[in-house]
Amino acid sequence: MNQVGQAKQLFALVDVNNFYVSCERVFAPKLEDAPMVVLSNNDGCAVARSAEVKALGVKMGTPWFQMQDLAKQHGIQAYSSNYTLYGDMSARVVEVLKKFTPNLEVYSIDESFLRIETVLKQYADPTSLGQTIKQDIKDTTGLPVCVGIGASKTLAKLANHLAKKHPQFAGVCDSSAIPKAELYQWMTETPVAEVWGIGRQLNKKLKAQQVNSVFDLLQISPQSMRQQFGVVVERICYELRGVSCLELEEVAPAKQQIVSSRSFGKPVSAMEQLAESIATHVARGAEKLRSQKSVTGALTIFIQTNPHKPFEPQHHQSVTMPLTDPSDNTLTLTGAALKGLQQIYQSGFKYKKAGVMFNLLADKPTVQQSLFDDVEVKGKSAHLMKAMDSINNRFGNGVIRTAVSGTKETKRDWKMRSSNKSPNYTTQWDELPVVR
DNA sequence: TCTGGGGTCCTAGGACCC
DNA sequence: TCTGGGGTCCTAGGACCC
Repeated sequence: MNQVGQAKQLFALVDVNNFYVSCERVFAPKLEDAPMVVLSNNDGCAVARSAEVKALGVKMGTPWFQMQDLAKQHGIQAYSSNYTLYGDMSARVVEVLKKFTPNLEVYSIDESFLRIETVLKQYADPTSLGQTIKQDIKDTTGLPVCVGIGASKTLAKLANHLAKKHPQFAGVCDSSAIPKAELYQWMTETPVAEVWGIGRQLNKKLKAQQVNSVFDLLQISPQSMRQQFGVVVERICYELRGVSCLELEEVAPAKQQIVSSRSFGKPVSAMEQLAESIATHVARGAEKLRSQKSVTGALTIFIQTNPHKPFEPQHHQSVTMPLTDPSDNTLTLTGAALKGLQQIYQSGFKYKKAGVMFNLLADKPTVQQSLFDDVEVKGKSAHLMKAMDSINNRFGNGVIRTAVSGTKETKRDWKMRSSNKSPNYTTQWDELPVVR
């Protein structure tokens, strides 16, 4: 029940339908209604499917080579992905949404959460606001969206799913306006795996306990879910009950890591080729570092064999090297990365993937030294010192002398310290909704 | 050296998301 | 033959300190 005089939080989730496919269609209208997919790097697998292809039962991530027969049979067209285009279209959608409310969280390239209770007075009801947003985006960008509305982010997500799946909602579903009995009916018909945050593993474990539908999960006490699965699932339970636990993140938090990695078209065994690939990823990563003005504290490189070939010898290995502000020195980074590669590389394996990861620092180091400078270690970060020791051991005396200076902590460290690790939700909301 | 509880730091790994 | 890339959060457990 809404409390009198106090507007309850209301979230809307605006999500573009089949985003990459819809972007391609905006610029090639003849593709409208054509069965089509957009493919990942190397044209490996389908990362977006049109409604027609989904109807054929093709799952997200299906390898293109596995759907050749189906493609011929139904005339499925495949497009290589064009992320520059998608990024541009995404920005246009966000611009439209900002006209409606400044309280907006850009959640992903094709999804945004909005807080709408503050702007409702100009509309007959939340649903008509949703319809207005939907039409505006269509008129401005050509993209089709669905809007889900609810008292929590999780309910807005669920409503969005209903809006996408069931035509009678006409693309906009307000879960807070559906009569209880009817909402429970929808929840009974919707598998629990559709709930935001319930992935494959949790789905399996819940099924084992006869929790099959969203409604089943709604009926379980959040406390018992916390005991079994931790705070994440507990939050989900509360959210389903309309108790908002996840706030809008209007300011995107600073990144904690930067990754650059790619699968190889063909497996790679030679050290020289891996080195070339690693060098490329270092350059890409360094470019990202500079463009977002981040400072890295450590560099991890990794190489992996093909996990889809379990009968071939497997080798997954990574090595992490602490660094001191080498953000603008790609040569230094590359040198360190290649030395690391020498340590983890083993001949005789068919490598399928290689990449580089940078851990970012929350603060600029107080002293900036190059990787090879011989300076006294006076930082307090034990893990960096430990990693440095192991590097020195492996590379022999004085080959790499890493400087660790000033006070440094990763963004993650800082977040852990400053956030409430284990929030306590009071039990006042534990009462079950009245059923039937 | 033994006893020991509580707190913090760190890492690895699992699970999830789009 | 051919199977994406880039992220986040949480937990358990060991090391270490007082």
